[in-house]
Amino acid sequence: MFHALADPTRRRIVEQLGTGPATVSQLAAPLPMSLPAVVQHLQVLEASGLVESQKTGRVRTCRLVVKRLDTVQDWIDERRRTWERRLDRLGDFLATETANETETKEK
Amino acid sequence: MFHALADPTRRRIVEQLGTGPATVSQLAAPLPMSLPAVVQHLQVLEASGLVESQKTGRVRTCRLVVKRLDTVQDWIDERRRTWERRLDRLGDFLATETANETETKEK
DNA sequence: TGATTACTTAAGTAGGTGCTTAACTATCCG
DNA sequence: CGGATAGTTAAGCACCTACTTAAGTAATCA
Repeated sequence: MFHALADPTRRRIVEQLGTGPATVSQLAAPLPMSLPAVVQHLQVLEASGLVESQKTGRVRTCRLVVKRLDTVQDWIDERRRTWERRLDRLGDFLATETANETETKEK
Repeated sequence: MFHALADPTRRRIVEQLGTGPATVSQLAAPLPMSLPAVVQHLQVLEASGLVESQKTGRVRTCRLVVKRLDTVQDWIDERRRTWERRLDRLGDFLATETANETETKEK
């Protein structure tokens, strides 16, 4: 997933597909490269599950699988949660330290 | 950013740093590769802005820059928003179509 | 001071990535 | 049918990536 989105061209394709399904040629038109190159990018995107496609006649129509964006989102969220937990523990620790210091002083 | 997170080893390092700052050796310890290899991954992560580090004496301490995760999150969110807008437009279109059909029938 | 620790730098290498062009297949249209 | 259209397949190539080992440097410590 991250690998698939690591390439600017592939992100552009995903951005395009965000506005609705498109054929291979439609996706390739604005891109400054040959059609086979675009097809290769689409293969990477399909392998990652971010894009699905089906061929009707001689036309292949591609669409974005928005659900798959959850995979990235979930990983990010998990990092954030871990970070928050750490800050909480740190807060507790500092609070306890301060309490102990006060206690010590009072003695 | 996406490129930095595209590598499993680098994601593991980020996961580790999520639980708090760590030295280069601490990060390298659980990883099945040489120390220079880990340092190279850290350089990629620092270049992306996801990790910051400072050297005190001979020890380099690395920490996660959680704020930088926003960059990825924002991109994902933007894709979702575009998608939602598309579905709304599609809904409106279908509603209008149905209304027009009814109108036509009534005539 | 001399050994140990904690990295750093450099050079080399196998395999991967993002393209290209050329040739091909399969459909659709007049 | 025959030609245009839409995409596929294959081979090749420059560059990049993720490692490696070997040889540094710069603290810290017995």
